[in-house]
Amino acid sequence: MRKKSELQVFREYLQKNGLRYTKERENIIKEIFATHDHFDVDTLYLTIRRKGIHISKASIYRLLPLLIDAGLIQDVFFEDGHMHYEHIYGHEHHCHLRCIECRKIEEFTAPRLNDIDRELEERFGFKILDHKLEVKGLCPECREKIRKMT
Amino acid sequence: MRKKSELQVFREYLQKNGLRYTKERENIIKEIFATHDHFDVDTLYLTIRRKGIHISKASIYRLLPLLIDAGLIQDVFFEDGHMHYEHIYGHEHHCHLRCIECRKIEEFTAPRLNDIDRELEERFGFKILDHKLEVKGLCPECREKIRKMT
DNA sequence: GTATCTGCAAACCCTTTGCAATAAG
DNA sequence: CTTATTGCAAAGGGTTTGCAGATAC
Repeated sequence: MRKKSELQVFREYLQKNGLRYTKERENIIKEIFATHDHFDVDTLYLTIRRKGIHISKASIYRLLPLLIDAGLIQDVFFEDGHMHYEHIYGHEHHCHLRCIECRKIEEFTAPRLNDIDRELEERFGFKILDHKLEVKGLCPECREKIRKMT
Repeated sequence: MRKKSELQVFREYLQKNGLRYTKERENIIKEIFATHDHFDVDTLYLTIRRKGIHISKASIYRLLPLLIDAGLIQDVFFEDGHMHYEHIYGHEHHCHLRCIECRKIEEFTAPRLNDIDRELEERFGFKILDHKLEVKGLCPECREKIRKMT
């Protein structure tokens, strides 16, 4: 059976909440899902604008909470003074490995985290809803670059 | 052998970098290490002020990067529009389990993460420098509260 | 003495919001 | 028709910065 498109999912979300489907929202969502990359509001805004599509930043800022609530995107980390997001609908849950030098990001899955979640539920009595593992380091290239410098 | 105090560590850090030890910096650091709790700039500022000590927020903002660089504190998460920190000097590396309802925080250690780090080094060729696991969920009390409501 | 540090206030930047016009359902 | 959504511009709130005076070394 074919997976629902993100736009379909979003339409259903809107309907269920008495909200409306607009050209602006469609354009923003299409752009978010057009690339695999993470994004931030400013680059998303500029990318859309450069295509000649008129959009205001306010509309993006107003849309993001809806997309998060609908389970289509999530925020990944706060850096350089602003939040960074990624679309998650249709993706396997994954974690991020980031190079602190060149900022390259590798994604990986860590099944072990589920074991940790279960242990935490047992130990603290929490109901675990989400986990986020963020690993930082030096990628092979930057590692080499730094090795040569010293 | 006795562990160096955080102030000693900081003095050495300053010396090594041609920076100066001031009453203001001392007061801020003492307050940071006075409690086990996490902190944010605003509450730290108010706490110090309430003790009758005159400090400006600018001095706190200027000090934090030094403390991070010296390995005395780290930022833990961005929430409610601002960063939250904790002192790490003299503490075992730990992760955070947070209740999304009441915001309570439990700390835990996860030795398994070191295995993940090793796997990542092998798989991606990165030099791993740090990892941060943040788990969110409902604490026993909030879980119960919500169960009763529905 | 010289360079760093301080407080203050202004500047900055990301994000949110009030408003009047527009558009979805 | 009614209510949600839009763009704009202004406001908000955390953080940074320029500056002149104070202070560590």
